[in-house]
Amino acid sequence: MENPPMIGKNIQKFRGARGLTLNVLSERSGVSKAMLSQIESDKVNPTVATVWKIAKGLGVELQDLLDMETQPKRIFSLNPASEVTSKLEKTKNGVTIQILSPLSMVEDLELYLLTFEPHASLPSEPHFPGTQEFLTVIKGTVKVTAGDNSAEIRKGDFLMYHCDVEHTITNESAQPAVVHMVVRYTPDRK
Amino acid sequence: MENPPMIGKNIQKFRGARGLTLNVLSERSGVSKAMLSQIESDKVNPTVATVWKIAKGLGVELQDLLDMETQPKRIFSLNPASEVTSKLEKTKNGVTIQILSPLSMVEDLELYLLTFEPHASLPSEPHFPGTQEFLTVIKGTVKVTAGDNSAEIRKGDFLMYHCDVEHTITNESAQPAVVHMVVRYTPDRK
DNA sequence: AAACTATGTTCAATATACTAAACATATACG
DNA sequence: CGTATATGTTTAGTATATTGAACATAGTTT
Repeated sequence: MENPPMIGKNIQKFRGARGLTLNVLSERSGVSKAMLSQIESDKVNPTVATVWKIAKGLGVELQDLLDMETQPKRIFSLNPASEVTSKLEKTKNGVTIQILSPLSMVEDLELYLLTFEPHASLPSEPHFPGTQEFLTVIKGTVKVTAGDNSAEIRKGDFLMYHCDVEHTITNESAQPAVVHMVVRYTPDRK
Repeated sequence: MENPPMIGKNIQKFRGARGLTLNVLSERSGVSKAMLSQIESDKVNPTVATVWKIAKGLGVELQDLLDMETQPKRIFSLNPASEVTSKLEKTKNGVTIQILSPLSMVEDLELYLLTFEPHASLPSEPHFPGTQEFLTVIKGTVKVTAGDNSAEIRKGDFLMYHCDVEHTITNESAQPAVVHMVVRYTPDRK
């Protein structure tokens, strides 16, 4: 960031996405309608406490309002050119799946970056027996269910599980979530 | 966060770590000494723009000052209890290495969370031939050198490289960095 | 000890964030 | 059409964030 963040557009975006009016957001956040209007048009330099109240009223984290436009995620390799990395990116039902690992490693070891919109879910069929998944939560909170077991993990947490059963990753919260996933296929096919 | 962030302690921590006086930070940030004093003792609710100036003066990101105490990173497993996950954590030369993967997977597939203090570096000897490392930058910017090649990657970026040569990950910036690392040993020992 | 320097705190003045109420504009409704 | 409702903007007043200067305190120097 070269300049102080202009958060007006961010707030407007979240408020619009939720279909909230200034009056409603004012009630929910405890910030006056007039102030909201001025902040959204960047006419004032709001206080941290005020922006925090607005974030709570919108159901997002303070960070989400302060972030400038998110930088594009880049994929690099120091390996010989033969091993090309992929830039595939699919979005389905509010879940964006970005494949980090090269195509040559498919069904061996795969790395993904998963971005969940609020209340988005990613269900998966059982994989080959012995397959495992390793999750590291980068942002937000998600709930993971694999067979009969489930766990709720949040930013910074790590979770591993066998995924040769039906398994689902769900973002039950009203805030976006980002998860790093490693899939390891049939590790012990000795 | 249940309450608006109290950022006084955070600023004091960074300022102390850099050995800066209020006067010096005032000059660097363009925020008056009086204001800095009051913010550090949480007597006022500073403006976002003001906190941003202070962050720039300290050479950190706005986020670093707003973060409350970072939650402890937890490690979970949905697998049978036989597969125990580790909680090992080593700090050396400003780099904290947290092993995420269980000990049973050592020298097969290993997952780490690396936290770099400003200007900290993690050099490594060559691993077995064919070994590869996969990095995803979670926070900040790091420079990776493997043999003759090198690249600078930032938050959100992904990088893979063969690490059967000497390789180093360095945080050259004045801000902390966090990197997710996957090490895959000898993938093609067919 | 007195005088000087360096650091952080408080004070009085000013700029501005923030609020409640009035205003503008549009759409629905009789 | 006129009235009512719903939305966002502007206005005037108040609370407070911010500042330069004075103050307090401790450590050094002579």
